[in-house]
Amino acid sequence: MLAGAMDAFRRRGYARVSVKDLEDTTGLKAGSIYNSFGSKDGLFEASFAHYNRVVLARRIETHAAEDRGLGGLRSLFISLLHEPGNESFGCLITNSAVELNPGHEARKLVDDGLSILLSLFRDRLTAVHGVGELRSDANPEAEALRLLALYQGVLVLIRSGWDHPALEAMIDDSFDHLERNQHEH
Amino acid sequence: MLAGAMDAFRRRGYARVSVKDLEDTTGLKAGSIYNSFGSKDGLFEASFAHYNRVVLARRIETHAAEDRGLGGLRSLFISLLHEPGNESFGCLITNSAVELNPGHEARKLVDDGLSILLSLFRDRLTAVHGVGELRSDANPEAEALRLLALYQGVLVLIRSGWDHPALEAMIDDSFDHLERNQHEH
DNA sequence: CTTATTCTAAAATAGTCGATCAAGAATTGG
DNA sequence: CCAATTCTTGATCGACTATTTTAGAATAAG
Repeated sequence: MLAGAMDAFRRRGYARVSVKDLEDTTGLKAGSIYNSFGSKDGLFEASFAHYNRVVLARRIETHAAEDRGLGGLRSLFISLLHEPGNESFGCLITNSAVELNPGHEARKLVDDGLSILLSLFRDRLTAVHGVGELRSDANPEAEALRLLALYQGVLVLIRSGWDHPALEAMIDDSFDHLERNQHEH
Repeated sequence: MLAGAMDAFRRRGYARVSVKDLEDTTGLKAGSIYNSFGSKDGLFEASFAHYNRVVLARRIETHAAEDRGLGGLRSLFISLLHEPGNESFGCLITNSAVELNPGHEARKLVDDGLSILLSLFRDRLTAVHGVGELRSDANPEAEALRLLALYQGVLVLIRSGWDHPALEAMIDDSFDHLERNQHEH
C-alpha cells in the first residue's frame, strides 16, 4: 500500500503523480488517503520515510554488510545497475534532491538519506583504512564525500539511460583505484 | 526572453513552471508563446537548446579553455559552487535527466549536454595524458566517465543544499589525485 | 442487539492546468 | 501609401488538479 505509492513517486517524481494515480497504486480512495495521511504531501513523506527505512536500509544490508569491507561498497554501487526486471525505479533521494522546492518539508528526508549513505561510506572507509585495505594515501573523510557524489551521479546517469556496462566498468575502475597496491610495478 | 524561460525551468523544473509563470518570465502572453513555440514543450526545448549552446558552452570556454589543461577542468567544477548571487539556478541537464519522462522529446537534449561534457573530459584527459600531466596509470576513457558522474553528483549535492566548502575540498582532492606525482615519497 | 466509532466510497468544489480563438495591432513588401 | 501577413492580446475552453464533504458500510464496545 505504502509500497505502491512509493513506486509511483520513484518512477515519476512527486509532481507528476496525481491523487488519481495514488488511488490506483494504493488501492485506497482519495477520501481514505486524506483521512490517513492528511495530504498528498503527507503520503509522499510517509513513502519517502519508508524508502529510507526499508528499501535503502535493506539494500545496504544485502550488498554492503559490515564484514564485506570495501567490496561491500563496490557491490552496493553495482547493484544500482541490476534492478529486478531491468527497470530502474529511481532513487527517491536523488530525485527529490533535484525536484523538491527549497522549502519543502520532505527535504529533511533527503538529508536523512544522504546522511545514511555518507555515514556508511565514511565508517567503512575508516575501518578498512585501519587494516590496510585502503590505499594508504587516501583520506577517508574526503573519499567518503566523493563516493556520495559518485553515487548520486551514477543514479543521474542511469536515469538518463546511460549504457550500463560502461557504468559498471567505471565503478569497478573506481574501486580498483581505492584498493591498496592494485597497480604494482 | 528565452533566458527568462530558461531560468524558470532551471530553478523549478519543467513540471512546476506554468504557462502563467512563462508569461511573467518572458514578457510574452500565452498566445504569443504558442504562436512562437507551438507548446510549452516547444519553449522548454528551445530553452534547453539555448542552455547547451550558450550557458554551458560559455562556462566551458570561460573556465576550461583548451590551453588550461587539467586545471581548466578543475576550475570548471569549482565554478559550479560559485554562481553569481550565491544562488544555484540548477543545471538543466542534471535536472531534466532526473525529471523528464522516458519518452520525452527533450531527452535528446539531455544526451547532447552529457555528450558535450563527456567529450570535453575525454579529450582533455587524453591530451594531458600525452604530455605527462595526468597520473600515468589512469585510463582517460574510464576517468572521463567518472568525471561526468562526479559532475552530475556534485550538482545533485548542490541542489540538496550541501556545504559548499566541503564540496570544494572534495573536488580539489579529486583533481590532486588525478595529477601526476603529487604524492612523492 | 444497540450504540458509538472508524473506515470507505462517491460526488462535488474551487482552482489551475495547457491550449485555443477571434479580433485588432504592428510590421513588412511592393 | 496600401495591401498582405505576422504578431499580440485578453478572453475562454474543457480537462485535470488537490482537497472536502456527505452519506453509508463495516467494525468494535458495552
